[in-house]
Amino acid sequence: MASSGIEPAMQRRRVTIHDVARSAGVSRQTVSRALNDKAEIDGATKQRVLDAARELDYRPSRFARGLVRQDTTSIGLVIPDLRNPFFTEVAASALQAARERGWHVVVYDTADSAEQELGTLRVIGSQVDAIVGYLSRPEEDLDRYAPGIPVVFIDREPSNPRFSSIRVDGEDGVRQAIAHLVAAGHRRIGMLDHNRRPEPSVRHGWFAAAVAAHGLAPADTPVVGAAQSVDGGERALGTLLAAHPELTAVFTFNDLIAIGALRHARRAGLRVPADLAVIGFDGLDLGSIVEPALTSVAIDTQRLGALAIEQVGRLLTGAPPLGAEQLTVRATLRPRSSG
Amino acid sequence: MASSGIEPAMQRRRVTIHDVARSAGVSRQTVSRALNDKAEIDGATKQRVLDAARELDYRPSRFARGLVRQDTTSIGLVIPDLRNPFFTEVAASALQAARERGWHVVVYDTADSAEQELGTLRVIGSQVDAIVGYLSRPEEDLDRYAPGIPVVFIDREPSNPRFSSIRVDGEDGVRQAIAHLVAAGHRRIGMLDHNRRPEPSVRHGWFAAAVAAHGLAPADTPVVGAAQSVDGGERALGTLLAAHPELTAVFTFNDLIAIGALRHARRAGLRVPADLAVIGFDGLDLGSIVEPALTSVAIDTQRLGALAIEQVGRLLTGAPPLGAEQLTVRATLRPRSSG
DNA sequence: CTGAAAGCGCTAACAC
DNA sequence: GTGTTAGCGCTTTCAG
Repeated sequence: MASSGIEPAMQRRRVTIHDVARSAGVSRQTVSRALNDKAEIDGATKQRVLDAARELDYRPSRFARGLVRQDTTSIGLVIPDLRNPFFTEVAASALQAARERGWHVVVYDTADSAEQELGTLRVIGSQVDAIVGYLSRPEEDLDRYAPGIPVVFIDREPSNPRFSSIRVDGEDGVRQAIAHLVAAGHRRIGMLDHNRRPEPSVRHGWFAAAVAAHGLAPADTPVVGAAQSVDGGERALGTLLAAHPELTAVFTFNDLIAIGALRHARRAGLRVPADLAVIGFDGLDLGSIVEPALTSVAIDTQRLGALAIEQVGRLLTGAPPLGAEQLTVRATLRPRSSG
Repeated sequence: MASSGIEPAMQRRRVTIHDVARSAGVSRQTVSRALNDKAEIDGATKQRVLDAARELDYRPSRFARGLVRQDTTSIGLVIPDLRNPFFTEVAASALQAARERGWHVVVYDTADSAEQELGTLRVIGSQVDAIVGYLSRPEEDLDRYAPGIPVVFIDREPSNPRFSSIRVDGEDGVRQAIAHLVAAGHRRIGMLDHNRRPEPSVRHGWFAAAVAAHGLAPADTPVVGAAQSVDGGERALGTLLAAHPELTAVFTFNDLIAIGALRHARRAGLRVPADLAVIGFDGLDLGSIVEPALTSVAIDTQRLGALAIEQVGRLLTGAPPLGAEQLTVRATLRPRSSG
């Protein structure tokens, strides 16, 4: 009740431990003891301090506290789009692995934008002890804004040994997917790639190698780009089939696109997999709720997130870092019903 | 190359700005200037400092830095399960709203466990300036571990005015859903509630009121509990229909459960909505990828997340907080195809 | 352009 | 039980 007359503008100055001490008529040390539940303090004194603290609306400075007892670790996790279920899974896994170690995770969603990522890099350096995630900016930006901070890329090859990286190797998985399709009689297999870069994706590279290994000609394995969304996949399959109605199967850059493809097929009256087989990439749980359930090249996101945290922990403590082989997550075919 | 012989154990002591200064033969301030891109510094000196810093693997202490220029704000966001798409959306919205203000968000996934939440509360207080999210622990726990820190609950009624809250009011939306079903001729409408607490959920309360308003008897509006997952919904609908085969429609606690119900219906050979209408709650985008697309009582998660951040910002700056009315997010029926 | 001094807010030692 | 003294590592004055 006593505080109801405070003018908002006066809130400016920070209430420090000193103010509380003065108000309670004790020393700063005693305030600290009361607030941190230390043993050596009189019950009445403690209560008085606590009351004074509440009255003044005192909040300890996390910086001052962190400075003196340097124990907390926090990791910056950079994700292009938290709403994409694949990244959600990676983030959730990383969060869990960090929690097991008692670390805090500051999450940055860069909205798939290079500018936003730069903005993140600018501020992240002074907030976290290490950085993990999907970074697309040049390494110089990291050198500039996060000098010396341990960095673990996900799914990106670093050129400088300063940076560590979790590799996603889908070559085997894609090969399995194509072998699976070929075994089922498919000879004309299209791909719905992403449409972000001028060049085809790494995943398309795996696809191209796999179809070539089965002697399929480029003319029989056309590719079109798709926006990374369900709608994007739906539109892209329309485009692809308009140009190549002879296709009997399609492999996609990711599951979201595949689900869009499924929808296009349904609306176009195509039976899946009888008229058109569809295989995605990611292996999301999401794939099991669509009809038919999506066959997909699956990545173990649990392991991916855990590995990233494990590696960053080693970098942080100076423990011997994991090698490239151990940092690789391999994809495998997860057959369901769509192909 | 010179640093290749460092023994891991020696990493213990922190490299401070002082070490860099000595190594570069300058004062600490000059190091600070070089690192922070200040104007008043000679190019050569700067380079020398930067080199020394890299050589020593120097990393500025974020605490010391934060202490002196107290500008960064960070918000603790507590989420029960990031993998549940509804919470993903809330988190993504909050992240975006925070980013617009230049704030950092530390995300805590409590895995829907009271123990994990307590663990979070224990550590969160010294890491963030304010707390937002789904908290289920008693308010005393917050008083104890996060004294004085602004707190904004989501979807929970605080008893103490110290705590702010974003209310989710689905009453109207549920009423619309039931009216929609009744208008389509349905008279026997079951509900798949959640199964977590001993008592029925608040959402069940809305359901009960809505069906009663249409004169439907409790015997015609049975309820069973479901685990909050697709599988849970699938199983629960099986249970419900086994006991009440006369039902022609079902309303569910959330979309995940509804999608499970859809799956059960499909496997049981029921046509949706002809044989059984299904209406979910949440209004997830996810609902549009299943077949038939899910009709749902939709919550504007974008607004929910933004509101939570807005309110916490007001609490933080001392600006007049939003009132209960403005802090309420109302749900509305989003008709698609399932009911 | 660079250095010296001061202090951000807190807690760990040590005194009393 | 409580107060005093020192810093934690950094950036800001302010002199030079």
